Amino acid sequence: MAEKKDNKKIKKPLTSSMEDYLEAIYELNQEKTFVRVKDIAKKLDVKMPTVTSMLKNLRDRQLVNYEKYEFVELTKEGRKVGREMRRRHDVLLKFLTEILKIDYKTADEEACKVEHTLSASTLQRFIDFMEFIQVCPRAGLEWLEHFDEFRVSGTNPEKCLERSGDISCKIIEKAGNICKS
Amino acid sequence: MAEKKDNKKIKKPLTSSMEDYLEAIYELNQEKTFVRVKDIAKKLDVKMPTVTSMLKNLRDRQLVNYEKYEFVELTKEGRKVGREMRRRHDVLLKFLTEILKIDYKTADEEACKVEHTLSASTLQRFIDFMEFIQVCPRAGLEWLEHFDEFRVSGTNPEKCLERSGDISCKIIEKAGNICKS
DNA sequence: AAGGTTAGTTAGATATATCTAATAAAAGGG
DNA sequence: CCCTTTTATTAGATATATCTAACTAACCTT
Repeated sequence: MAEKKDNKKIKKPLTSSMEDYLEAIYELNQEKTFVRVKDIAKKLDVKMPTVTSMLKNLRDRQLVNYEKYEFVELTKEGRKVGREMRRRHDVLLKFLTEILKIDYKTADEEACKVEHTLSASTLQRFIDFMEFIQVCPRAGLEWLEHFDEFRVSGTNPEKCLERSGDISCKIIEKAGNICKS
Repeated sequence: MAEKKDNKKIKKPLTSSMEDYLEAIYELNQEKTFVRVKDIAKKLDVKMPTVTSMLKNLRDRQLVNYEKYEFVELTKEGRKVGREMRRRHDVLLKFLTEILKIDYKTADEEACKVEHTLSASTLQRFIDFMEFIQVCPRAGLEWLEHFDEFRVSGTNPEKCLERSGDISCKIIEKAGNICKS
């Protein structure tokens, strides 16, 4: 009785691809008032008919307002998704560039792929971790700068205190399960 | 003249799905000598005909030795891919559980998804970073333990030194590009 | 060795996300 | 206002990865 009824459509989860479109439209909408098929196609590097067909799909899910030959608008729900994707992208990008020191271009590309696959709670842990590094003075940004030295030289940065080291490269050890098993 | 010719097949990149199968077969092969369609299906939570059709595909790419009704074996190349996926999985799992303190089950699931999308060089940075944390005494594992306190309380762990804090939650700031733009 | 059970295959359907080629609508310039 | 260019849509094809139903091979068990 008190079941949620999703209007007429069964609520299937969004695909990565749909998320990409919503993110793209969200972005375009911040640059310019009117979003057109051509712009979306260009941003996502697909052809215009592909965009048209996805827009119909997103319209059925009530994520965009779209009538043919007219400009595209996100609905409230669609905007929410677009903004969330953007946020995820930003979190990951920041982590990859500022913590792992990956170059911007690569980091941006990888963020694009990963943003679809992490849960909200994991994303939050990335945020927490970045805050922790900034807040906890035993680490902090000045500490993180040594990571660069470490990467390049492969040894302890001079500024780090001494420490006995039977540590090195025994990172991989614990066996995890494989996917879906 | 000195071009690499990939025998007869055009070398199309592996899909995530193919990588999953190779990883699964690799894993199964370590548990038991003979890998069968049924086991793969179970591990990947798909039906047997799906496995059969993928095996044909992987055979065409010379990643598995497969004759119908017989056990499945990885070729040298297939084993290489399977092992690499497993390695990626382990690196990510370790990062997610030991650094971000994500529970094992969730971390394992997320590693499964992310392992397909990161480049080798980014993966290496994850490894470097984890080593750095262990090697650099200003951080180190004892420091990382404070992350738990931080997460839970949202404030500086007592054991961290004091530090002025206009830092807080201004993580998201820098605008990155959107996917494929 | 016959018969049933388990495992595997084939055939054919479905869904998603792409593309190209052809067509149609909208917009802009004389 | 007509014509050209730009933009968008439709129609139909392709590729991947899945599924179900039906059939077949392999394997035990007595």
